[in-house]
Amino acid sequence: MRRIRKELPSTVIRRFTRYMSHLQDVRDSGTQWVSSQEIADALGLTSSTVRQDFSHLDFSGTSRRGYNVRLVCEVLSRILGGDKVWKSAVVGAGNLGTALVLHDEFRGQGFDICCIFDSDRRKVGKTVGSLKVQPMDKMGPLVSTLRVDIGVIAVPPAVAQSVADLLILAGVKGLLNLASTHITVPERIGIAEARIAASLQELSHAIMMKSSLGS
Amino acid sequence: MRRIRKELPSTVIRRFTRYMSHLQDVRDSGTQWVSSQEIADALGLTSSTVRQDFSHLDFSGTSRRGYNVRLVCEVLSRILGGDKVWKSAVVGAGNLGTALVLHDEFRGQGFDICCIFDSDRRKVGKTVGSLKVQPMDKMGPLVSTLRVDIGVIAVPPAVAQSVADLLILAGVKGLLNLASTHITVPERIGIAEARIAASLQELSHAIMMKSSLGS
DNA sequence: TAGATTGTTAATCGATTAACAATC
DNA sequence: TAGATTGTTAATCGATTAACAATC
Repeated sequence: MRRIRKELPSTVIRRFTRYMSHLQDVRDSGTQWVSSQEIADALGLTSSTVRQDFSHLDFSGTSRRGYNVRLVCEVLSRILGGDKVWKSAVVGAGNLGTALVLHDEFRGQGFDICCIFDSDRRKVGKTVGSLKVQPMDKMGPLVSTLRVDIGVIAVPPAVAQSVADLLILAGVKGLLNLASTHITVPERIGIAEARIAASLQELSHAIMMKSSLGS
Repeated sequence: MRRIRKELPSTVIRRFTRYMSHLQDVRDSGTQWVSSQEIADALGLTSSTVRQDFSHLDFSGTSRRGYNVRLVCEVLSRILGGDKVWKSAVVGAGNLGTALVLHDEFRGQGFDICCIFDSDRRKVGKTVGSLKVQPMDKMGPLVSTLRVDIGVIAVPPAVAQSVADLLILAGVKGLLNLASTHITVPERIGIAEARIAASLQELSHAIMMKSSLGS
């Protein structure tokens, strides 16, 4: 159980998630060795970037053969917390929050969603998968007593920051922000974002550029 | 209607989406002027970055007052395609695909989701919002005849690339990839990604780092 | 062995920040 | 006017790519 020596750039971490997803597929297809060039081709990178990224990790490749797929998967998984189970709470029982709770993939990846909250009286008490939607005033106490690690913010932008503050107060270690607004957190709290609306806007811009530059 | 002169770095475009979301809030709060420093503070950036980013845009600020909020919103909105309506098709009627169709926010932002497809016989014919789930073999024809602009990929990783290929063949101009796998597209096709599972892994890593570095 | 591929250093490229003259 | 803030240039910082000796 080796400790990570230095903080890794977030660009590298982001690629780690992509390597992992790809290499799990490669592994499941029965392939045992893969070269940096093959990985690069599959993911639209250069082999240099792949080797540079892997140099941050705790293993070596083999000349003329490349990397042991199974080994890389293990190391990447560990660095991305694949061996941990994070208790998670979803705040906001709208379409997105509900979808997350119902989505099994996350549980399989070590995210144990154990409660969901909403401020809307009409939603409180409803069943989502195996959970009952809880009222907001239960959030602080429940998150504290269950020792929830991760808060998932799936509420309207206007209340995202205050929900974040309450979750942090209740003791979560990190937040996943799905709201389209920026959330400020203390240094000690982890944060990641996944904003579909923003991605759609980026796409919209990309399409306009392509068609205006188009041959 | 001014044309954009040069391709903008994707880092800048990504921040544009954040400026826009923030400045819309500021505008709706009734504030008329905002300085680069205020924007930077709200979004965790430096004022230098904000001014540098805005220098790519088609307007000027005013000494001693800053930027006209309403004007910046308009310019940003246009550059992100806010004045366009994109016909969109969702592929995959699982939790996530269904949530997208039901989510009104996207329609309000100019994304007109006009059809949803799934390969699962049991899901075909079901109603999602105002749409009926269509079988996969209708996808090509429907996307073509409706002249769908954007394909949203909300299918399992294993079939994501082949769905992408079919959508491109049917004439979409861009793809939003929600699957955890990499998708390769021709140069002329726009692509954006929003991968919640990857964000969760990044968060997981961040939390581990914070706690191991912890005071 | 010959040749392919790693690991790593150095070079390049791009993005962020600092600094400051211009301006209102 | 004095002073705050922009717009832009130059400096710094960081990330990607190229190159190549080491290695199997």
